[in-house]
Amino acid sequence: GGGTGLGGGAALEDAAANQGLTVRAYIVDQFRKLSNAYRAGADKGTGARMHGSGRSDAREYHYKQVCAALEHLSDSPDWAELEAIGTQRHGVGGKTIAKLRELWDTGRLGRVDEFSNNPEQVARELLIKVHGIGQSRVVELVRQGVRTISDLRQRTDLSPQTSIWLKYHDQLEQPIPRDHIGEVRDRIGAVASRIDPRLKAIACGSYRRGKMESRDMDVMLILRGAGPGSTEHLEVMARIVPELHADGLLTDDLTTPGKFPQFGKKTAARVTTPSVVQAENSIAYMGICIVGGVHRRLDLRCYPEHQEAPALLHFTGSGDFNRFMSRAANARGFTLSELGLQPSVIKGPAERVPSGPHLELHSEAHIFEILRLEYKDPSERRDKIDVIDSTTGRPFFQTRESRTALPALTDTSRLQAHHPAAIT
DNA sequence: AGGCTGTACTG
DNA sequence: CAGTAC
DNA sequence: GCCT
Repeated sequence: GGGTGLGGGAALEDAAANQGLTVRAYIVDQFRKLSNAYRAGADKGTGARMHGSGRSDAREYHYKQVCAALEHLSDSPDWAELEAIGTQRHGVGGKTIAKLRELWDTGRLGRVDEFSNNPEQVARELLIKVHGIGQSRVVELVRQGVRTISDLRQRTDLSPQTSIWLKYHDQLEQPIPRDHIGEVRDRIGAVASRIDPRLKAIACGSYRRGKMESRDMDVMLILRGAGPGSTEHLEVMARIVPELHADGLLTDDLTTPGKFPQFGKKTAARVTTPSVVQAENSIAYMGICIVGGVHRRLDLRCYPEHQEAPALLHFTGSGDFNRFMSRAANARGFTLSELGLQPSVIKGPAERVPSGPHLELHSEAHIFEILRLEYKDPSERRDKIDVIDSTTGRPFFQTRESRTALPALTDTSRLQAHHPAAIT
């Protein structure tokens, strides 16, 4: 053991027990705190020139990977098991093992304590949860002395989105029961089919991943029969949002204020600007709806049928799963997005350019198959470690370079010979 | 030494 | 274009 | 912070 006199991980067990957590859950919680702290600009806000400052986004990313690795530990890991993730898990290195050792010996992480004892850091972590306040604004607001949500409400320079969100702050923080989301999907589906019977509504996000509670609602509309080149689905949003307001489901819009003249006042000034032309073609809507007397965040999108598979995959998430599936796609010579899957090559610094047409994608499973990744049911799409190389049966991202190069996969012409129905 | 997903909307 | 969100 |  370390210098505390409590050997054999006893300090760690005590710390976990004090919070009613398993040792694993406690460790994950500590590292999640680090991830959240760096998301909120832990090494930017103080003005102190900490080692590695300016990399907080990368560290947030790093600690998310660490959390994913830790989630796969047993409930009460011994030291050997903790140490082993350093060699077994891609993205876990020496500094992380040192922190695990610190936890093992003392039950605490000095870094976490440091952050939680810093009022400005605590404020940043609180305020960054507000819609429209990100890594940049949160640093500036806290620098100006904002510490609480009440402080924030006093500001007169908030964006319209932030003001709207603050109206419902308490309600929006509450988890959404699963059946409320199904209900909203059905209501949207009913309105949608009045507008165009070819429309179908699908609830995605954590709902589709099987969660009993969600933070927001993700509903996707698919325009059946619409294919490449069709722009019909773009008009759907412009028509359905006013209907959903009339229906009483929507109460506020967070996006597209200029897109629906009947709900915005800036029409004359904006109608001629390029940004509004773009907004009129928008496929994404973000707003607030009311279900069972409680206001909730709603995201609504509309896609033509030929993009159903990649859109479904993308909006089902999780976000972390998407990230690493996209990285796997990149490693195999593709770019993956909600719009499709297409061969692409790296050209120049940080630039990836398409090297072939979008492929026709029949289903989510088809996307996994093309990428030679093991199909994962929505409920299993959690993190990096759920992205499995189906040629080895092991996680795609491994520490030791045991991943086999697959010439047939990066050879675009042969791939398309197997999947001749590429979309041009 | 550079990169860490890719895309859409706002101001 | 930077900032934000998903 | 870690990987290539």
